[in-house]
Amino acid sequence: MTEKKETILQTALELFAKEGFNATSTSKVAKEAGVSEGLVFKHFNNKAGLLEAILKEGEKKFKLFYADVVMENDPRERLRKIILLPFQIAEEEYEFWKLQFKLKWELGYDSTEKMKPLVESITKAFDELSYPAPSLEAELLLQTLDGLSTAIIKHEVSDPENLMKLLLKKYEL
Amino acid sequence: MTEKKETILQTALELFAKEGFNATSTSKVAKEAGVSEGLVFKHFNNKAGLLEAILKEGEKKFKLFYADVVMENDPRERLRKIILLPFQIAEEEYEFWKLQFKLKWELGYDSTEKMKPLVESITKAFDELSYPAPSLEAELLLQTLDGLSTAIIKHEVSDPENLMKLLLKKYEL
DNA sequence: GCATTTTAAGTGAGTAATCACTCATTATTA
DNA sequence: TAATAATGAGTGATTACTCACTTAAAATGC
Repeated sequence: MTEKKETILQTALELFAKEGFNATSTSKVAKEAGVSEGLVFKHFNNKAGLLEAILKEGEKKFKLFYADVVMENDPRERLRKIILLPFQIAEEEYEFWKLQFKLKWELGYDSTEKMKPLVESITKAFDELSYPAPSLEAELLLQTLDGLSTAIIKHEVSDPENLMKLLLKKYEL
Repeated sequence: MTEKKETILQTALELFAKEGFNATSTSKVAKEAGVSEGLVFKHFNNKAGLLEAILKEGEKKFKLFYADVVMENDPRERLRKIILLPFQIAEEEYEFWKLQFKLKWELGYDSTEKMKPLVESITKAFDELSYPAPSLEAELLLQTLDGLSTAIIKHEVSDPENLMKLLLKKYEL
């Protein structure tokens, strides 16, 4: 990965996040990155390829993000860890996650498949804690965390700390 | 509102929802609506005006949607009603709501202002029910319902009926 | 009630700008 | 020297939008 290639990727990420994929032209990406437009196509074939590279990195980051949760053996601790996740997103990464959400809407991306291991892991945790409807509990919790995550990266949450505490309390964690 | 104007609006709604705002050209809207492209601009000035008209209708629908909740006086019943909302979205309106969510991402739209009356109404309900942290409870519930709504209109929820029941039970409703 | 004028609805060809993408050429590095 | 990185001018297609024009529907005068 050359330096310029990385610059292109980073610039595209920022612009796609700010303006959207279709609203961002390849010429703008090139200009902003201080690079010829041709180079963008040399490295990524076409505009869709550039997007794909960004999405791939997103998936990697996402998996890394929740790997610690899935690996946790103690069910209570596993639930605690996943609830903490949305509140641990670093502020300098808000743009990155915003792009991931944005693109998933723009492209009609279905993420259920990639979420499966996480869903199962949380379901199992609820099961081990003898919740009467583990899979429903898992679904509800994950949707809640999804809503919270989007609100957080949009800076729409006033008091994250106490919101987190409230949620933990609801699951007696 | 002439018949053709309405057709344009409806067609644009469908195309924007399916392909996204920036990915849908005015010529495509016109062609699909069986109308000259010029007419689109006669009625809506520019592409952004067309979008604005759609968003305005969305706001109206949204307010109508939760009007019944805000008007409810009994706090328990008010909570029950708002929890029911996501599960009452008619299937033939999924595309419409999908568009609203999509556009809010695409345009970086901030909806907090429009949600304020709803937030306050729910906060008051929790307060009246003597929850220790009413405003946090309201925020959490609304984010949960937001997450659920998006999942529902994306057809990502397997068992809405029981998910609803579970959520109601959590609030002893 | 009928003719005339004004207003609005609708058309479709045209515009400059921008789009994603190509390619022949040059600079850099292994 | 061979291969890859990088350039930048150029391509046809498409974009949002305009405009001179026609058609249809009200509004007005007699």
